[in-house]
Amino acid sequence: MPDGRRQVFGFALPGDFLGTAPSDRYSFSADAIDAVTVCRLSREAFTHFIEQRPHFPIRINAFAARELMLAQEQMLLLGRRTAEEKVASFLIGWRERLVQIGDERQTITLPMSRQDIADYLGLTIETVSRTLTRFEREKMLIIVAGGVRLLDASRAAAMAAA
Amino acid sequence: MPDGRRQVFGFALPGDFLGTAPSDRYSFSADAIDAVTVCRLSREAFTHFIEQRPHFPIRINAFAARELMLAQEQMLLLGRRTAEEKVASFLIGWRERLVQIGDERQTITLPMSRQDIADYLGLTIETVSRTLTRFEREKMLIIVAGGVRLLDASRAAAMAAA
DNA sequence: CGCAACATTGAAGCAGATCAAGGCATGTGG
DNA sequence: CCACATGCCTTGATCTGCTTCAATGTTGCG
Repeated sequence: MPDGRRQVFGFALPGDFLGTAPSDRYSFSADAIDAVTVCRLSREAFTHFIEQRPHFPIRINAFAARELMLAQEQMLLLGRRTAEEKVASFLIGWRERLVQIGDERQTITLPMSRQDIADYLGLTIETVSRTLTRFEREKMLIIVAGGVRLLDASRAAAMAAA
Repeated sequence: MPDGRRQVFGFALPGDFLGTAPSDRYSFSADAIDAVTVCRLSREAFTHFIEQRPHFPIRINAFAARELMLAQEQMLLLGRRTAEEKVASFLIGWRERLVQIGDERQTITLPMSRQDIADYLGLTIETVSRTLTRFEREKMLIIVAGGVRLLDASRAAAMAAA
């Protein structure tokens, strides 16, 4: 937003598909927080690509439905959850995605900054930091360089589900 | 949510398409707030319907992209806007949709309850009520039975855009 | 009328924001 | 290799916008 307020919609991992803004008057951008390799596709090329494959439409539809479902979960998160629930949700969700791409390490790596996390959760950087520190005090996790290590994953999951 | 917290994702108007939950473990429902006529379609029938029409995929894709864009705007609203901005945004957005379906009356009808509006904006019913009352005190609008009448639409639009 | 559902209003409380200092790495030039 | 800057992150104190709690008002309907 003009005044600096920002909403982060998501964090992409290898293999993810990022759709761009379909309208002109819509400001939406992607920033790299790490080294990135991308495969870029113009809208026309994408449309053409779809037309070539008769079986694709259903998969596209399923994909879109999934995206929309995630978006709705995020709306619930932003609108109705506490800071504690937001941070726990984020950690659990992010860990799940890391596992899906094959990162099974105990430590959850957090390559994004606290500011990025805050803007993703609709919080301030201070609240994110304080919440993580509290989780650490309560022995739910340990904050390490570049990430956190979950000690009590079930408690975190319970917070996230709530 | 189990504890009664609720997130309203949107208000449908005549002609709108409502996609349902693609997954099982996902609770999402639609409530009628008024007399309703629906055309219901099973997922299989829908898939079949798409397959019959070679030109549909592109339109589906465009539709999904639009939905996703709206969802992202809503995330920005929920995560980063004040109560005042939320209510103003809602009024302006709702009016725009009413106009699109041909309702050009000066009074913006609000068939949904304050609770519904609150759950849509991530606020409490009291905050919605107070904000509307304040708007009325500030001569931005008049609260009437079943809706509001905008007196200073440009001011409302400015708040919504912010 | 009298009840029930919804809306408004007021007072008090609190979760999270804001303001303000430090810490703690990493880098850089002398 | 040290002085110093820079970019996060953490921590503390204070503030405030929204929530919560508690009445009260309003509307519609059997």
